[in-house]
Amino acid sequence: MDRPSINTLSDLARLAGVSASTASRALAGNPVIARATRERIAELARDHGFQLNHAARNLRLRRTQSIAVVLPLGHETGQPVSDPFFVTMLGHLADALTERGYDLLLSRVIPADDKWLARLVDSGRVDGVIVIGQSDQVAALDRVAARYRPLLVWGAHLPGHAHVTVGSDNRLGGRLAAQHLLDIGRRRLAFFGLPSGPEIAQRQQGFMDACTTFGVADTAVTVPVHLAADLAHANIAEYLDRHGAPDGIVAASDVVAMSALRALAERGIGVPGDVAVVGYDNVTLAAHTSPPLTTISQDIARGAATLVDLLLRSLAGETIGSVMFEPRLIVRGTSGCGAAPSE
Amino acid sequence: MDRPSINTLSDLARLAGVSASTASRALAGNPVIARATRERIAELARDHGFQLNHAARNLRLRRTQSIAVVLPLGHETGQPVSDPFFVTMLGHLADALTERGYDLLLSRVIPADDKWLARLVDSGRVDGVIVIGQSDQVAALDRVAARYRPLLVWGAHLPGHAHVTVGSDNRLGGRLAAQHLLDIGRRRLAFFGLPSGPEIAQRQQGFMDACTTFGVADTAVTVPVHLAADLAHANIAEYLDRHGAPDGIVAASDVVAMSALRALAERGIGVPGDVAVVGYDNVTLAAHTSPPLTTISQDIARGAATLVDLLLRSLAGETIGSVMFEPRLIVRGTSGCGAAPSE
DNA sequence: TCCATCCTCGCAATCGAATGCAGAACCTAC
DNA sequence: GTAGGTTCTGCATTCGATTGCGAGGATGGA
Repeated sequence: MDRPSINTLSDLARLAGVSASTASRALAGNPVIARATRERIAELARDHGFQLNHAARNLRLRRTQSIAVVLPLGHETGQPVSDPFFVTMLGHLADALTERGYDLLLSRVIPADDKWLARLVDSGRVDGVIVIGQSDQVAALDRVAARYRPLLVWGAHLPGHAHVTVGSDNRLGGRLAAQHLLDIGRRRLAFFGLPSGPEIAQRQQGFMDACTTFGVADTAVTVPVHLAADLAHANIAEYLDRHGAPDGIVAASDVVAMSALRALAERGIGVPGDVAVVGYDNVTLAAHTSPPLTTISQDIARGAATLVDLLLRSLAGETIGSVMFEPRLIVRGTSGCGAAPSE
Repeated sequence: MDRPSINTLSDLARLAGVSASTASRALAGNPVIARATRERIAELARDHGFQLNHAARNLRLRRTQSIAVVLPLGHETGQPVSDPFFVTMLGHLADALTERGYDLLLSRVIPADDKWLARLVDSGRVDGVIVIGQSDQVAALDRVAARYRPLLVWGAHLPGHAHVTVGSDNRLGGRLAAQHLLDIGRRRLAFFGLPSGPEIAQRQQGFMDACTTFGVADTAVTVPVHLAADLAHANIAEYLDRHGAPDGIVAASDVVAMSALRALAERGIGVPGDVAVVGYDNVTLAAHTSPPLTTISQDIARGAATLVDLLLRSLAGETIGSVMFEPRLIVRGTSGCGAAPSE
């Protein structure tokens, strides 16, 4: 029965005994077409599994109906960053975009040259772009944002910069983390992370803020630690061997925190007894380290929803502004409250 | 100087003083156009940042030049699976596809209904589909594979099934893991994982194979453990409390293994002293647990490259077959060789 | 000077869907 | 019976790039 394969709108129209234009309008639900005709055509389409050709439709409507999501899965010295944070964010973005009828074009970028974003934007393959993480590309982002509105960035809000961001208050997050360690009696704090991007830089700022307020800024140190697990571990191991352990560690991310946990364990340093550790992101795995990781939580689901919402509103012509969420401290085993430094 | 904005091929052609067809052929490198003309037009295009309209081009060429990658980021009881394995795979796929000039359309699927794949395939939005993980959708995969060739699946090879797969020999992997535990003197082994999909089922098979060969099948147990970290931890905790600990654990994935490590630590059970643990996947983080996780490694980079290669060859008309890699045992701390069960 | 030949290039149709405008069909009212 | 309205459809064009076929120009040889 399915003999004549229906691939184009005209096929469908012929089958229904109407013209292509009528079929088009019928499928679009245009009320100018008699209801009966509309329903008949819709049914035919369903029966024959007919779907409009997206390329043709988008060409005519001068749009692509897809959004690029750029992940800085950069080759940090050749190693792909595989932070679980990204999958989670990606999953939520995919959901939100699909729900709104958009396709998600995934793009991995190695920000070696600085025109990557302009190229993507000008390619015309997408209606808008979401960048996850600023990395060290703030300049490139600003340059493009100045002339291209449908661009949204997950990351730190930077006053005076052109690109619109959604993210949590990283400085507050850093402060919360340090404050917590101070609250449980730690005094010699260290921040582990490489402030190559503004997010980490702000977390580090917040960390220092708290230390200063508390009057322990002179004993607080910031240690440059890469964000990829293996490099992080090496950096941390070297630091511990050279300078000994602090009694409280704020890590730039949960992955860094986990590397720290391992480096500490290898050296027989007790957590949280000798050193308390606070991570950042509240990745799913964070609750499942031993001891479970105290961390700063960002609401990723809400972040993804907001990114998509703002982007589509921008696409609709609205003028949009940055949004910042409040991070939340989640206390778990690595900063067990009762525990005091063994020293 | 950039006054006349060049958006279409005809704009460019007008600027160059040739016709659109010549411009098209020039950009395509068609040798029928004089080399000088070709170069002049290419330069103009570069100077004005001109890029072809993909929708129009793809419409004309009857293709989409994009590949869908489907992730079973299923709502396992509402929780997004955030296994780091996925990001890594995704990253490599993105690289490989981009390199071949294809876009990567990311699609998250909650396989509640069973027509999801057919819908995607028939939508005409993509030239081919890569599915990562079979989950419990083998039937749906087979049904579509029977009529749609450019479909590739990362997962277990199932003799007699229609869909083409790329993956590692899960049965061998499971056997390697169990064998290793037996080699270091463990006898009461447990497999932690839920064989809802064929991959896990085969790993479990291999596990049992080894136990049988070694004559310890009667003391070996298989414990149904979910794959999401939090559920896994709950399942494992319950099992340990009910039945006590085995002296060797083969986990269905590294995430499960990490949950096991935590559950064991919480109960004061020593690793590898009391229990040796082997994971699966060799996720980046696996090397950074404490103790570092012994695991079965799958070469994800090679897997991704193979998936893309086979898919494009299938697209080119070649008949392709499944490919299976050999997994490799990576011995780390959780099965420290010297350690014997305390018992 | 004229014609054959080789290069280059342009005309026009095509891919599939959307839409402004005009025309067909049908009905009511005078 | 015809004018005036409604309501529904179809024609033809458009989006931007590709390509078969044929035309135009330059060049060389006679």
